[in-house]
This record gives sequence, C-alpha cells and structure tokens, in this order.
Amino acid sequence: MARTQGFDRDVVVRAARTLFWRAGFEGASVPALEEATGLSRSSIYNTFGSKRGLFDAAVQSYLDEVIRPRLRPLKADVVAPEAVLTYLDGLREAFARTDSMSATSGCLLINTATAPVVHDGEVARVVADYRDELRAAIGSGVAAYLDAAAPEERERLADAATGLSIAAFALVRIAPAEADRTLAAARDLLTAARDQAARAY
Amino acid sequence: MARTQGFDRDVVVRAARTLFWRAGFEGASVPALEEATGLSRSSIYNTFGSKRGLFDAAVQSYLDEVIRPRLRPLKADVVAPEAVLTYLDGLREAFARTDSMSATSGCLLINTATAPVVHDGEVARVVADYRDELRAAIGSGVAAYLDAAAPEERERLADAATGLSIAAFALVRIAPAEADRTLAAARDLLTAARDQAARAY
DNA sequence: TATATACTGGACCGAGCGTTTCAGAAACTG
DNA sequence: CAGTTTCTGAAACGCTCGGTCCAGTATATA
Repeated sequence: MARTQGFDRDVVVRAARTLFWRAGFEGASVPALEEATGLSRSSIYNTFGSKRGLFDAAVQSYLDEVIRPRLRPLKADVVAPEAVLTYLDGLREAFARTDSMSATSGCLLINTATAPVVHDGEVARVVADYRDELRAAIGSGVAAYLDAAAPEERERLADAATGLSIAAFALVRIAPAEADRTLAAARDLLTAARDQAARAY
Repeated sequence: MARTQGFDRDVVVRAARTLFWRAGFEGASVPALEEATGLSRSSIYNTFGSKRGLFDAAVQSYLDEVIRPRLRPLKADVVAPEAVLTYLDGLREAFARTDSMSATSGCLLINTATAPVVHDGEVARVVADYRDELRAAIGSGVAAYLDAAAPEERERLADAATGLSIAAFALVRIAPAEADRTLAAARDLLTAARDQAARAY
C-alpha cells in the first residue's frame, strides 16, 4: 500500500554519527548532515524530527556499536583477569592508528560533556550514564585483575583507570602522544599493584 | 593629543573570559560579549580585531590569573612536600563551592580541547602547552612529595595525577560528585605510594 | 493496472551569526 | 582654546543557521 523507505536507517545514523563525532553537535550543520547522510532535509526531519533527534540516534548508535562492543568483555558474567588490560591496550591501539576516528576525534560523549549542548539536561544525563557504565565495567575488570587486593584499593584503582581513560579521550585530539602516556600510566598503575600484591605473599 | 581609552582592558578581558568559560568559544555570541563586557561592537573589534582575538586575550588572562596562581607553589624553585596534595585539595574545594566558575564550567582550556575551534592549530597548541605546563608542575610536586620513590614510579604517578586532574575538569559539569572522586583517587594514589615507601624502611 | 500512501527534492522562512563601516562625540596635546 | 586623534554607537552587511512546507514522484497493495 505504501511506499517503503528508500534508505537504510542504520547506515544513515552511522554517517551522521561520524560527522557529529568529528565536528560536535554545534559544529555539524544541517547542510553538512545532508551531505554526510545522502538524505535531503525533508527526509531527515521526517525521520528524526529535528537535528537533536538525529543526534540522539547517533549517540545511541555510538553506545551500541562503538562503546559497548569494547566494554563487552568487562561486562560479562565472568570477567577474564586480563580483560581490563586488554581494554586499555585496545584504546591505545586505536589511538595509534592515526586515521581512526578515536585518534582524530576522541570520544563523542566526552566531547559532548564539555560542549554547549550539555546545558540540555537530558544530554548531560546520557553522558553521565555513560561514565557510570564505563566505571562499572572497569570496576569489574579491576576486580578480576586484582582479586586479592583490598576493596578500597580496587575502588581507587578503578576510579583512576576510569578517569585516565576519560582524560586520554579529552587529550587525544590535541596531544596524542600524551594521551597514550595517560593510558600507559593507567596500565602501569594496575600492573604495579598486581606485582606488589604478588610480592606480599 | 589623542583621546585615551575609556575602559580598563583587563576588566573587559576578564568579563569576556567568564563568558567564554561558561559558554565556550562557539557558544559566546558577539552580542553576548558586548553585554558582558559593556563595550560596543566597534570597540571590541577596534581593540581585539576579531572574536578570536578577544578569545585569545581571554585565554591568556585565564592562564595568568586562574591557572598559574594555583600552580605557583608547584613551580617554585623549592617545592613544599605537600604542595601537590594542596593543589588537588584546592581543586576539590573549588569543585565543592557549587557556585564557583570551576564547579559550573570546569576548565576553559579543557573545554576548548574538545570544541570545534580546536581545529585551529594555534588554539590546539595553546591547550597542549597548558597540559605540558600542568604536567611539569605536578611532576615537581610529585618529586617533592615522593623524594625516595623510584623515578619511573614518580613519572607514572605524575602522569596519573595530571590525567586525573584533566578528567575531573572534563567531568565536573555533568557529574560533580564523580569529578571529586576522580581527584580523591589521585590524592589516594599519592598518599598510598608514600605510605608504602615509608613501610619499606 | 489503479490507487493510495508516504518518501523526497528544493524553495523558502525568520532569526542570528561575525564582521564592516562611518559619522560624530570625546579628550588629550600643544 | 584649537587641533588632532581615537574611541564609540548604531546601522547595515552578506551569510548561514535550524526548521517548514508543498508539490511531485515512487512504489506496494488490491
């Protein structure tokens, strides 16, 4: 009866996501979004309602396709001891591939945390929820890695590894080498804590 | 012979700085800058050449009047052992005063690091230089605090404390409690390292 | 094949942007 | 007090912004 949609919604959202990631919410203009998605303005507004609607879809896509796959090993019921190191190393590898989105543009959500659009409370909550999710995942990873450490030490190291990951994302655009050092520091903190625990036996 | 300037440049730059801090470079419109500074558009352009020129002046003012006073104890020829803890505690106090600029708006330069304007290479360099300055200052503070620790451990902890300070600034707008935890983690890392060094005797 | 449905392209909207311009007011200097 | 210089206010610039609208077209169903 009705004509079917002539584009793949996921593909469109992914294209918009890339532009928002690179340019930020404010920096991605509607004409630029048209070009990136291949959609005309009316299709964008018909499908997503507004620029914000498209941004929200892009953020969800970012969480589902970029963030969570990387965090999956840390969110599993049983977490591998080395999973938290693998996470940090995976981030460093992404930063080292200088043409990767992570290297050129950091993290869509961390970029958003310091952008004007965050004054919209709903956006701020999404970003804060992301931080909590990251913290919980790293917390599991640290617990699996330092199974013998005192709880307060594990919490402290999980806070530190989470913060250092966030700092690395904030830095990678302007100082990629220093972003890598920041992640290396997180890794070293964990391995040093483990070495010390082993020595305590 | 010539008429003298009818306003105090420093006062004007300070007012602009506050607005840029709150709203970011892109978010601070020229009309809003007029209102904040009390200057008319022509005076702004006559004095600073462009919005970017005013922003650059605001950034310098931020470095000179906000950042460097806080870092001064860490940059002195002889650094007090506890100075790095005092720095972290001072940051936490500022974050706890929920009406302070730091609590509501984080750090002007870290906000800029993830903003579109950073694609201007000159702006990116200023932000990267700030990170280096912060890292060097914290490095001195860590060296003074952990005078007996191994050099590689001091470097690692200095990288960590620097990164965690940056993460706290990135987070404070959207998750102030977590920003405080991030700084607390930095502090605990340092004190734990010192306790452990003491125990080694 | 006829029809109904909704996707699509492109013109258009008002608003706000950063910047330029210029005439006139202000006030130091000689 | 006259002259010169510079600051200042206001208006207008061209442009881009996010968003709306509608006629035309494509297509799945009956």
